[in-house]
Amino acid sequence: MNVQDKACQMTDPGVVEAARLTIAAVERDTGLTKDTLRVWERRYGFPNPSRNAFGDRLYPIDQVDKLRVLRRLIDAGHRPGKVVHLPMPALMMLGLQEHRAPPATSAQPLAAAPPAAQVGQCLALIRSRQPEALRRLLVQSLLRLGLERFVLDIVAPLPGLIEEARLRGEIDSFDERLSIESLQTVICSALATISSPGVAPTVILTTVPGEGQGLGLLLAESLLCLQGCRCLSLGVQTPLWDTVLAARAHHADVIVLSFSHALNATQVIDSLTELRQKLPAATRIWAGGDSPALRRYRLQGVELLDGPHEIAAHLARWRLTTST
Amino acid sequence: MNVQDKACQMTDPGVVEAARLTIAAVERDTGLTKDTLRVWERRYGFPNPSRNAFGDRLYPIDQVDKLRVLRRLIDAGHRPGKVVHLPMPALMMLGLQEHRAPPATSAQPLAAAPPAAQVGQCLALIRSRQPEALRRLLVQSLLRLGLERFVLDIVAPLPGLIEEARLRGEIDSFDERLSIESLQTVICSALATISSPGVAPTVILTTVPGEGQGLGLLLAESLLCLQGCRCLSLGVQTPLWDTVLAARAHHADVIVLSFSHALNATQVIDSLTELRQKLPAATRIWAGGDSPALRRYRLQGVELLDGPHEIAAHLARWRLTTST
DNA sequence: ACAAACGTTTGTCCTGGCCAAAGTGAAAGC
DNA sequence: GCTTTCACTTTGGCCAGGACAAACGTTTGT
Repeated sequence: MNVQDKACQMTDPGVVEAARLTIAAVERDTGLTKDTLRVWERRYGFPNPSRNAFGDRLYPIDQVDKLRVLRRLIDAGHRPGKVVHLPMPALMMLGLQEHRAPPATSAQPLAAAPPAAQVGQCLALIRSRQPEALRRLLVQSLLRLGLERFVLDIVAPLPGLIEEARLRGEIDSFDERLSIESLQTVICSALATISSPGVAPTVILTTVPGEGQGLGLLLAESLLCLQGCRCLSLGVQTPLWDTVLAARAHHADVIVLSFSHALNATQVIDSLTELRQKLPAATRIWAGGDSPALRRYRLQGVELLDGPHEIAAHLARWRLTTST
Repeated sequence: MNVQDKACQMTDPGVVEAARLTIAAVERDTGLTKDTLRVWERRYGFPNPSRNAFGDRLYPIDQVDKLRVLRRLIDAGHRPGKVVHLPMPALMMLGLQEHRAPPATSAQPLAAAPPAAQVGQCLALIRSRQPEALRRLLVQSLLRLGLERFVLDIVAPLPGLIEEARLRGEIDSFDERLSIESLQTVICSALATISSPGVAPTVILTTVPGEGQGLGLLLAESLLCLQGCRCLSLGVQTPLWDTVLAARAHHADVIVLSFSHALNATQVIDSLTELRQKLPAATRIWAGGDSPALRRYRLQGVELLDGPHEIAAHLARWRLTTST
């Protein structure tokens, strides 16, 4: 890589220039490692980057977009060799199918409650790009419903719906970020007002390195706090070793981890396995989130929280079985 | 890498086993790329990992610890060749020196206000591991001082002091995480109560990919909101392209970016350069945070926020020079 | 004292190969 | 018919060693 790469992007600012990204940039943007990018090129002939004067790869934007879609499909269980050569429309269709049909692990006959009217309103406000109005509506819903119902009925379903809307091209990814951020702020403020001391169990909440999505944690934290748990949040992307030491130092009974589908299956399994090994057997691990890997491979010693509504029941069970 | 690596860690759980990390784990834990790790080994003979049965590197824990320290020093401006061979104690000394003597860019004669008494109390509570008491003290300080003074006098100096305490070994890194998280929650809740509509300028707050520390953002957001700005936070690690599109779609006047020293110099400079190119010239970029790279290289078209106390003045200047 | 030219250091990218682990499908056993 | 077993294929992480731009330092010339 050299200066010329950067210089070429300066031509015609504003015009949609034929921007090309270096392999490092593609790794950042897609989450596929440099090694994987090179090996796909060798094996499948895709991606098919041009080269600059020094032989460094330069990826066209549209190929990077396709790579992003491919990555999502592969994380959802598809295999590279089967999907790399499909054209974009076919890939998009596959992606939407996944979303529509959650892999039927648990029949959800009673969970199919009619979505609250506010959820639809929220989506409309996101679509019409009114962040302030969205914030107001959320705060208002929180006050009307109370924290528990707010979290379960409004916040929990929203991220999935927002993402689906993005996949359909109805909203942009920055608007998705903006609205998720609003959700976090509102929950966070509610959380700060619960000033109960917190009793057993002591729960540590965090995500593993690579998992940057923290909304699930806040969600879990609010539900657990409402049940009187002592919650300690380490934030996202905690090095595994820190989580282990924190659990020991603060006498944690449970570690709650959240996994979005930003993380690939290997990372999910590896980090859970490693944590389970390093933590004392008495420390429970509860893993939640919408990562497909969590459902596909069940690890012993790791309990699955299949949706936020299961948290209360899980906690009750813990309190029953643990005689303090 | 194979199963044997994992299996060997299972022996003697609880005992401090001679744990060794794979190259991928070291990359995660230190932030040094695999390429860098291999090239250092080739050139300097350090690190000096053993190999498993398949020829894969296995790094001893103490070498990984040293690598972490080395990385910090290099980010602060030291050069690898000069420091790789120094023993740990010498490295630690260098590290503390950096902290003590900020590189004298701006003489700060009047900024040397006596630190608030609460700051010392906070540190004491962190040291004695009382997260609940810390939270209470923070909330109380917020109510007593008001948001602006709370942010400037309590929150702003704390991260540096906490980190220094960690470097001295007085607190653990998970307690650092825990306390930073508390700070964020408290500011966030205060922020949610400012429900003013927000007028010009429209400010987008975010961090670049790789920068996971979001406290600086909240700090800036609260100060800007207090001055009546329209703040839109995208959260941390926003892809650069999303930031650009968000700025365009929401008609942002200013982009505020925060850089901790978790990010290395190259990443700071590259992402700022790229952003500057892709954003229209009328959009201002304000960069803040304690990354040494920000002070070392000044980029044109990027304004430096040298500490949170400068934010108000900066904003006032913008409002003067921009005739709406 | 300052600038230009030259040598050194440093990290990223390249190629091409190896191999464990996960997935796949057909044959064999119940 | 249904599961289990086993060989085969796919996939991605890791390795070695080489090349080279950019950053950094040092020396030389004015």
